[in-house]
Amino acid sequence: MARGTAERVLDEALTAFGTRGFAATSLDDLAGGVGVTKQAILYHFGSKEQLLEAVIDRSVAELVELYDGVARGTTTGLARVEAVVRTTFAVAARRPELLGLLRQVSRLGDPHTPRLARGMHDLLERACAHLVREMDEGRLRRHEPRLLLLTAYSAVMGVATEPEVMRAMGVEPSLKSMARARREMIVFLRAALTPVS
Amino acid sequence: MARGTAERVLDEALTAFGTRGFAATSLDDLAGGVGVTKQAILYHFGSKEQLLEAVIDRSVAELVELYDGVARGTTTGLARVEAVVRTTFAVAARRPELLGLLRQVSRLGDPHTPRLARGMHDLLERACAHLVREMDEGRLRRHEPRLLLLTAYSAVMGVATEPEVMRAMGVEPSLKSMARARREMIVFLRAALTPVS
DNA sequence: CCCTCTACTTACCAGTTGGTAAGGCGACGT
DNA sequence: ACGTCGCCTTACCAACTGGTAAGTAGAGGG
Repeated sequence: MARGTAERVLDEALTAFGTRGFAATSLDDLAGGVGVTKQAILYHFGSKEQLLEAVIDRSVAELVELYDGVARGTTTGLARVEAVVRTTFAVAARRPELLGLLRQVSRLGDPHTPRLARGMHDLLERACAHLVREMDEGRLRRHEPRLLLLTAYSAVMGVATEPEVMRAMGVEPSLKSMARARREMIVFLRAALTPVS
Repeated sequence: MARGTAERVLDEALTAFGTRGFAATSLDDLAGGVGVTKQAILYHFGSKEQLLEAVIDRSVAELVELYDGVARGTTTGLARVEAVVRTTFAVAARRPELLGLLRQVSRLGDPHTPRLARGMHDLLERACAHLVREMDEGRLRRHEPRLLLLTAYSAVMGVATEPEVMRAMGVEPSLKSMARARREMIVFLRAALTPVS
């Protein structure tokens, strides 16, 4: 019991909810994966819904910390945009379930999506403020910051987390092609964001 | 029985699978919505999986026909890109479940995603060939066509089909804000695709 | 030695799941 | 009038769902 049952349940649930989805995952599945009984999960988390909330909270905290670190560590303008994109691709490669959970939860609706949104709100506001500042100072081409963020988020998330769609396009997902997709994404964003001089 | 039970089941299943998801939808739900019993569905489609396949096939056929029409009806270069984006936003507004199904099925894996991919393959190849032609003739800035398609697909799909994410960003989804998102998306794509002269 | 608390397990439950078997019923051909 | 065919229903079923109740093994304190 090195890592504690509760922690291991959270890990297993994050993976399952983020890839197969919440409805498609049963408590018995999770329990089997961890090596305990379903009732051990219910002991720690009360219900399946509360387990999901715990998974969301932990994942949001991790993502917020990660991207705050990126924002602290990098410079301005396009360099920061690039750093965020690189980080997102890195997360997609190393912990795809984290981004998958965002996808899944954003489709679940009432109690859960707002919870996620609340958790991400401050981070997104900071990102928006940063974009506006950079545009004001002429280091980024002017776009509506929220819709720009949404567009870039969608594009990066899609490319980074939908290998099936890549395969459908005739691109076999691999480390090499992901790296290429990341490069192409940065070229694309640079083309759209470089200020017209 | 104006439209036939089977057709109405397909409609109901498309809506449910495309919004709530395949696993989260039971045959009893569908049957209740249509006003028949679950066994009537199984009579027509054999099993839940076969029903999903029928829904996928019909939706793919509809999308292929739609986008082929757009490709036939419009000109070249950016105008065609814009027409495709406009069409996608129109579909997202009028029949969100169609795009939702794509999303959902692309996460289901083995038998279903490849089936969707096969159905879309020819359309995507034609789109790729068109992009390459336009780039060769200098009407679009050069990008890797498949990754460009994937990027644009992800961006448009994300903005068009994830109102929850919009709400999380502080943009209340409405007809007006959707139109604005569409405009901003076209500006964004134009910025990235206008050839450097 | 016993009490208590944590962290589980075994036993169970009612409701729901996808799926089968058999039968009814109206239309249609003969 | 009679078969039969397409379309659907009633009646089931075993497996699984999330969740409850009760009991238990072990650690730590008094």
